[in-house]
Amino acid sequence: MNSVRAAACLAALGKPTRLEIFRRLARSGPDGMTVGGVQAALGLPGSTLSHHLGALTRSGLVTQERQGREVICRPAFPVMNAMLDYLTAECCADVSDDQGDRNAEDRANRGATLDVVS
Amino acid sequence: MNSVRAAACLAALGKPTRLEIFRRLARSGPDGMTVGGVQAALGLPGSTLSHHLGALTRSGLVTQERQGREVICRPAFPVMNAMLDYLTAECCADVSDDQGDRNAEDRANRGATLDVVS
DNA sequence: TCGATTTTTCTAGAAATATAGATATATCAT
DNA sequence: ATGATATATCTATATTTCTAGAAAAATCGA
Repeated sequence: MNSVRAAACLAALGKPTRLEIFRRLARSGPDGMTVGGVQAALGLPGSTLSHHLGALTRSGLVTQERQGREVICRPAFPVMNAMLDYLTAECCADVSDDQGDRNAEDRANRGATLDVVS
Repeated sequence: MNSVRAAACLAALGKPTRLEIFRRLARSGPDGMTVGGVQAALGLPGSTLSHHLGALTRSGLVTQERQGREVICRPAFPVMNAMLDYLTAECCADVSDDQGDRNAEDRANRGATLDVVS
């Protein structure tokens, strides 16, 4: 993860509609949801939803897999986790001093939690 | 924190230029930096920088305090922390099941770490 | 093959955003 | 007061983004 990729992920989540879409996918767990399932849950026009899912997928935060005529969308927890790690490491404390990595424990804990889930 | 405010913070960080600005401020620690200091560090035109700092300030992620003719910019760690907590709680795991809040420990740990810093 | 279902692509208009030069404002030092 | 410094606002342009209807493409069942 670098600042450009992190910014791309942040931008992908930076609209209420897309944040809600990702939230739904996260709640759906590793099985994911079909595009139609998201559409039924949020009531968006198909073309609008496809546009937003495309943005999330291009950022890497969502993966899509075709199954027959449906498309399964899944949250990419490792990418989300990498973005949160980047923010925690680079944007959450004065990391220019010599007092050691005070975020290491946080990262390890969250990573472990997410690994179980994803 | 709610999804609309979280999306506003995410959008504020969702451009490489602004993420770099915030990263600089975070590294500056609680003392913050002047606008001119950020400008010297990143080499942006004044009007462009002012525009981006305004976006960060409106999102709540940065606070500004006038001191003489300079303006001190500081990262608002509690807001950043609230945004990370929101993402961890709402977008990082299947929170629809009954297995309890598996993210509580993460949130508590990161919060404690950041409280020391901010 | 034909019709239904699912999703994407095409298209267009509106709205928001990024960039940056020029100008204005506020403050300080002399 | 005057000039210098720091920052914000004004203005304009270019670009991106959002929204959604219409059409197309892919797949399935009969």
